[in-house]
Amino acid sequence: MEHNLSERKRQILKAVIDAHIACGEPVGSKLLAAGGQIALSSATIRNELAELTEMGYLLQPHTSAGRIPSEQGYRFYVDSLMESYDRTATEIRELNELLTQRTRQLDRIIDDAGRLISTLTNYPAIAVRSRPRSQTVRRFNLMLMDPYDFLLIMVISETNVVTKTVRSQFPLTEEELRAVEQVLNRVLVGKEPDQLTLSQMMELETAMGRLGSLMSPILKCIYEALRADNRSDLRVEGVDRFLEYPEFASVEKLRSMLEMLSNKQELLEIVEGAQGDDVNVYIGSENAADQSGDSTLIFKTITVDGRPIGAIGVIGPCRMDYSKVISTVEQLSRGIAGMIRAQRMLPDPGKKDPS
Amino acid sequence: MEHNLSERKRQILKAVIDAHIACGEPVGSKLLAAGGQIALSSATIRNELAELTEMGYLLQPHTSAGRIPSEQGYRFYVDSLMESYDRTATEIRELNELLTQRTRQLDRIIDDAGRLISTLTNYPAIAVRSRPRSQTVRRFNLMLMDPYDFLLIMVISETNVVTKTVRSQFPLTEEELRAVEQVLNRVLVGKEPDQLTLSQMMELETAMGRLGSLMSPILKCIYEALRADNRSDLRVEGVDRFLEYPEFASVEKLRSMLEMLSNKQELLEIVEGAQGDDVNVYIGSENAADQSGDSTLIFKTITVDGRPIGAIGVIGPCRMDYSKVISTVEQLSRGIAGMIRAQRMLPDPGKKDPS
DNA sequence: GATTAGCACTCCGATGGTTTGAGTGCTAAA
DNA sequence: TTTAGCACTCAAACCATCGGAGTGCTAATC
Repeated sequence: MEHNLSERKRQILKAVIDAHIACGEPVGSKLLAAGGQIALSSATIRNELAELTEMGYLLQPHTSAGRIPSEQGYRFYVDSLMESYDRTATEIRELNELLTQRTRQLDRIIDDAGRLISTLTNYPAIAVRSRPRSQTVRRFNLMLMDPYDFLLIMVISETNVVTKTVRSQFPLTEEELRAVEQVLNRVLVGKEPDQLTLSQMMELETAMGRLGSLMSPILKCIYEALRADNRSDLRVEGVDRFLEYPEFASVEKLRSMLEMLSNKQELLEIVEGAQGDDVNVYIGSENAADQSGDSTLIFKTITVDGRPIGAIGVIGPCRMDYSKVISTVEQLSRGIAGMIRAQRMLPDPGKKDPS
Repeated sequence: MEHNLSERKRQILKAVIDAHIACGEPVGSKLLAAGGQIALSSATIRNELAELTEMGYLLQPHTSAGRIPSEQGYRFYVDSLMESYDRTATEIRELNELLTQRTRQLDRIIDDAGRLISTLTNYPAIAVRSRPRSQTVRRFNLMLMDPYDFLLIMVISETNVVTKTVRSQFPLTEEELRAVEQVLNRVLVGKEPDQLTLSQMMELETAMGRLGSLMSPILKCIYEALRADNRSDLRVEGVDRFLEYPEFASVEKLRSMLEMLSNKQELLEIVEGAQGDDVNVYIGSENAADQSGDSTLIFKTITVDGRPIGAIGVIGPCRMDYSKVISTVEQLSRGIAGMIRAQRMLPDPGKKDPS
């Protein structure tokens, strides 16, 4: 970080950014002088502004306009200038209410969190549910429903159990099912789909004799349980909030925002690629998903027991209420993680689709 | 429907609407005369246009502009004038490819269908997953994981099995678990949450003696499995496609579209309220979700074995390529239903969230 | 030397008048 | 009944003007 900024420059820079964040307009020397924050004449402030512009912290849309923060300016603000956000009593209450209200719908909690954070911050929000990368079945359990159908229950982790219905072409007895169950538990427990070769599969099938034909649908189910559904999932909430910010009040800007948000793949890569337990802040062109460089992306991974289970965040103009958003994202993701941990509930990474 | 339209008027009306759908501009008499479709001079056409305007089928944005179809005009077009859409060979191939490609991800098929239909029609799409209204557990099954945790498996239907993890405060034996299982199967099978009174619950709890304290978390799980997750779910795909239509090229129009799409509750009500196995077409103000009356909503319920399991549809300008959209929605929803039926796979109406 | 008042300058954006052209309605001729 | 012709209308594009906010620079002041 550049620390060759005089205290006065820092003050002025902060005042400019605060004012710009608040009103969205370029801010001029007169406004700052009148604001009371800075006990200097507009002329002096002008000189400082000129220097800050020179140094790259501020931009001038055109000669006779005020200054707006540059990306570098925002960056410096976020890293060094910003004050921590004082949540109002009402906000704290709301946050808590919303966190506790949701206990019932834990499964959807990340989706809900997206909605929630969009409401709290008034920016469009993203909510990501991460899928675990690679896993194995810890235990198989079969359950006969009727002679032709049985339930294949796969315990993947304490908190992730996938159930599928398998249909047999001939009637099955309880004993036969137990036999299959045993084979599955003996051979397939702890195996990743990649580790299983064709020859092993064929072997398995012949070893089971008459029941061999069950193997193929079962393997398909296992594959699906472990793999196919492991796509991560990104949801966007509250796009319409873009409209509240004049910087997106042109169709062109809106287009680039909407296009960015529909490019879920890229967003996912960014979010899942980000490590660390901090709030990530990508300002302007730092946000690779947005070609236009006019938006800021803020998000935080939700981590439970060291495993990332998802992420929530916010997308808005570069002129974002950073301290509020950062603190909200931070608190909410912690809140969710804590809640999940406390209740020993992990959102289920795979839905069942019995087949 | 009004049938007091001369054949010539019908032709002209159709030509106007076709042209308007194609280009989006108001269409004038000259254009129609030049188009070759109609072998009349512009003056004659003008007279007919004036009459059609008088009758309410066409509108004039201002005195010296061409005509655009009114809602009544579109309605008449959809009901009587429109030709059925001839899908090109390429489109047919794509449709089939996409339908077969997806077999693996059946669980997500409706979400995928939304994306798909948005791509095919080039309009924003909605995808609804309906949740069954009320159901009961058909069978309980408990599975001991370790002395303190067991799996509560609830078979709700052949295709809907919900699994939750329950934690006990004291160690459990296999036999105790069997006992609980028996009680559950005897008392709670076939019971809707509404039918269960507090006194019955207390009775249950005391009847189980030492294991009574398990009842409360178990009941909570049951409630969640049957109820809490029964919300329907609506997804929107491809909002950015609005930008391709000049009628939404103003920020104001975009705002009203985005606001409509974020009001998922209302959309859901409309979609779930619509009965019948036909494609539903709500033109302009017929689409109650859109205050502005500038959009058309087209959707169709996906029905498998008489049960609606979801819906897919499209939202776009009133000037919509009705024949293409209607045929696409129709085909795709049938395709999906057929696929689900064929594979005996019903998307799971409830995800598990082990607790 | 730092700060401030004053002033000329720049440039965006709003305002308003003019022009252009597409499309109309009407009338008169075919 | 259809068509050609013409005067009329009105939105949209164009353009020139003007005001004002904000600047940079200079000279005066603390």
